[in-house]
Amino acid sequence: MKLLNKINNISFLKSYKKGETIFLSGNEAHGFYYINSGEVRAYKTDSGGKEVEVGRFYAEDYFGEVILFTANTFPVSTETTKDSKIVFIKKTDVLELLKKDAEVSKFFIELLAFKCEKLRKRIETLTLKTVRQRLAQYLLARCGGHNHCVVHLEIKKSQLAKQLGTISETLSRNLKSLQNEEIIIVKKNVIHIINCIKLRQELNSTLHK
Amino acid sequence: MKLLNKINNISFLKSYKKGETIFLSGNEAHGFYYINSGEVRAYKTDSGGKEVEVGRFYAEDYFGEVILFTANTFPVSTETTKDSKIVFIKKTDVLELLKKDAEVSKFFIELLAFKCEKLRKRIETLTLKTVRQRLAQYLLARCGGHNHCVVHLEIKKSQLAKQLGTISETLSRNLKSLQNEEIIIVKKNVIHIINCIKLRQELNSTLHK
DNA sequence: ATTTTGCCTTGATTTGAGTCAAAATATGTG
DNA sequence: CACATATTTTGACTCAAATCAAGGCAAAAT
Repeated sequence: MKLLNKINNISFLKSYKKGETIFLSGNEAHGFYYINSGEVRAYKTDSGGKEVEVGRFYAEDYFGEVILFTANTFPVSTETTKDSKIVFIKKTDVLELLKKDAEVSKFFIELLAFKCEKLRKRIETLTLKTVRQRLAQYLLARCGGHNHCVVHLEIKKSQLAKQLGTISETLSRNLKSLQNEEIIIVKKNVIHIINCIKLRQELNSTLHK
Repeated sequence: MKLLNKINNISFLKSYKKGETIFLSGNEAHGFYYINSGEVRAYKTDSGGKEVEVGRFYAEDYFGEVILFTANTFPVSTETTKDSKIVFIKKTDVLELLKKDAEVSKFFIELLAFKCEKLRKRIETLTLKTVRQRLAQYLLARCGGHNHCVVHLEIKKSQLAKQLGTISETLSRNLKSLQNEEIIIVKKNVIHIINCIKLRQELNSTLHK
């Protein structure tokens, strides 16, 4: 979703290096963010030190907007996974604008509804699929469904593992078994999908929880 | 969240028996719902027949409101898990009201933000915890954290299993092991928590994914 | 050219949890 | 009450995936 023009006037652009923390869970929330370019991951760390990836955001995505209307502190932590240019939008300014302008209200309603959908889909992904299926889903989403297509992994495999809610060892094994079954061919960071039909069948297989 | 008065005029009350389907995934969405009394579960069925519980709603909850602003069909299915009185609110009427009334906009923004938070929490629950931990979380949320407290299960254990994202056998075994470790005592549908501290430690244990 | 570092893969092992089947218990109905 | 039906528990088994521990490999640094 493009950055709303009316918000443009009350926003500040900042550049981040890859791996920089934008905010931590529990930090006071003075505003929210919009990604011009780059990539951001949202995660939460438990007291045992383990972390869950809650979501991932790309160019033209907003994040942190929920805090405008609910809590005053961020419920998750975020960090860049690439060099990024990110817009900060101050909370008080937006709330001011909201009161006056119906168009801004409409914008936020759509934004929040869209986010709900995104979260709901993530719940489905996380609960309905094995790692193998989540991987299949990830690959299919990126090859458009054509046979003999090529997927370039733009991120490290360990990062991909986190996105899929698993660890790198398990991802590695799953990539290998798909290769052994002649469904894909893995060459470093490039994955050739040579049997798209079979890969799609994986998604519908009942052989899982 | 209470039913907004302004919406009251454009809504219709209907009674449902326990176990009735309200709508199915893919059904055209002409409106959304508010629960006066009872309980509703939202779930999705995959092509293999397996289902995931996406959420559960209680008195004073809204559900299906996301479709006002995104898709025209419901992304999930819903059914009552108790006898329920549910209000239906027609989509076109609300959209009409939204244009005219800033207060209604504000209401929906808060509603959607609240739903985002709910969904995010569910993602955390589903990914960060083992069944044992999810069960511990469920029990702790209901005992308020006091020692020697009692939790009355208002629902069937098989229903609880679904809420926790597992099956009744696994729930049964987990209840038993917590009992063997003298953390809880299970008497039919009543669970006595006799070691609240230990139960809380379960949530922070690193001995899991 | 060699060492270091980061990332990925492989192997062995363990474990949590789902499946299937059967038994036990609870609930409801005439 | 006795029968029938639902629900829960238990046991044996299987499996996906996490953990632990080595190795391998390639790019960067020395």
